[in-house]
Amino acid sequence: MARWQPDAQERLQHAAMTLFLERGYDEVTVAEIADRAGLTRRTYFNYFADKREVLFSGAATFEREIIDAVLAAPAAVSSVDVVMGALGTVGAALTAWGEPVRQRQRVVESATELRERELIKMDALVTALADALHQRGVERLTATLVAQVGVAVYRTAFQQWAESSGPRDLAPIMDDAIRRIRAAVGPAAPLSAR
Amino acid sequence: MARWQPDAQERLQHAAMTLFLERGYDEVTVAEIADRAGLTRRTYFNYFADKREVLFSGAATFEREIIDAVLAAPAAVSSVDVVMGALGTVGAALTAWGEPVRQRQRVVESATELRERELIKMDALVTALADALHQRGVERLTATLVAQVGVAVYRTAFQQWAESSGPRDLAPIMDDAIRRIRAAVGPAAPLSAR
DNA sequence: CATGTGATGACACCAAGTGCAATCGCGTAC
DNA sequence: GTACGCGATTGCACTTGGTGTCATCACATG
Repeated sequence: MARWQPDAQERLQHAAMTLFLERGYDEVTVAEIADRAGLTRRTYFNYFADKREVLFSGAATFEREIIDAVLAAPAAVSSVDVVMGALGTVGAALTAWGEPVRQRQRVVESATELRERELIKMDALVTALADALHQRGVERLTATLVAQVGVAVYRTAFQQWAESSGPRDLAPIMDDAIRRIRAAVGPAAPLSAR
Repeated sequence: MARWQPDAQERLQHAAMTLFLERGYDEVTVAEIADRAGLTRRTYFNYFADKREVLFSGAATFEREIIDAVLAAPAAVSSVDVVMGALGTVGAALTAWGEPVRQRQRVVESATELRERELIKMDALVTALADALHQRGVERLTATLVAQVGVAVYRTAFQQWAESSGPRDLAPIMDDAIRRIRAAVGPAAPLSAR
């Protein structure tokens, strides 16, 4: 059945995580990752576009699930509720993995390069969310803004979750965040009126 | 007065912008930038940490001015108003430069590497804004969220500005954005209630 | 004129990333 | 069983980004 060793991609991911945790992202070389996975540098780059990408292969699935949830939501639900619902559900599934997810997050936050990559994935998610909302009939501009706010809420909630320990629910943290935004943004006066 | 040619840094920036516009970011090498500025590759890296940074030297000033504006605001003003005021004022000063700013933005958006850098600068701005708000007595978490929303509003407004042409005011675009957020986020129901 | 200083440059080096061609391990058709 | 096909893996050479070290230059100042 299997030629060579199977699951080359997973082996590379696991090797990378282990090494990054052991010695820090900057101190690890792609050659070392490949070595530990029993492969070569060249093969690494057949699976991942660059050194950072080995930690972000899950992002595509993550985004797809969120967008699917948005598109599947009943038409009556408000745009904010749709976005929060999608992010909350998929986020809950993610945080259910527990410690490994927290570890990965710590690694990502330890290197600027990785934070950059994380941010652009989140930005791609914002765009995809905005498109999905637009498909539901929400005005482009409003859709973009709602998507941005939704992802901001998700990010701060996820960060709080990652900083804490033990099993903890994401939804209440997100609810708290959106309550705070509603309270802060509600009574604001327009810039023009100063 | 001057040793060598003066203004090496500005020469490098100008050379970079010219080449990026001519041939695209990816097709330009650091050596070429340095050449056109009458310097060497090594000297380039004395001024800028990497190839992307040549387009982001203004970010530090930008951030400082915004934070100063926040810290200078009267204590009575609400957190959202403070943030929007600071971003609006400094953003207006920026957009007043007109076409060169639009050009730079087009370059940044043309290369993923540059978008990543832009995003992390914006994220640093969010953190700085949150710190400044916290210093004004706003709760940490609320401060972070307000900062995120503020920067989201600024970004979408700036993007609209950059896509249009001719002199145009940023403030009304930002006002419109925040009105949309208020309308969308106001009547939302908590996740727990589903 | 000697000397210090900061900007510039030469050089060597490492790591990331890429294009291309070879090879390997297997299944399948004949 | 042999030839062939195919996809995964690899070797190799090359470009580019980025860095450490040390020399050198052009000026200012005593």
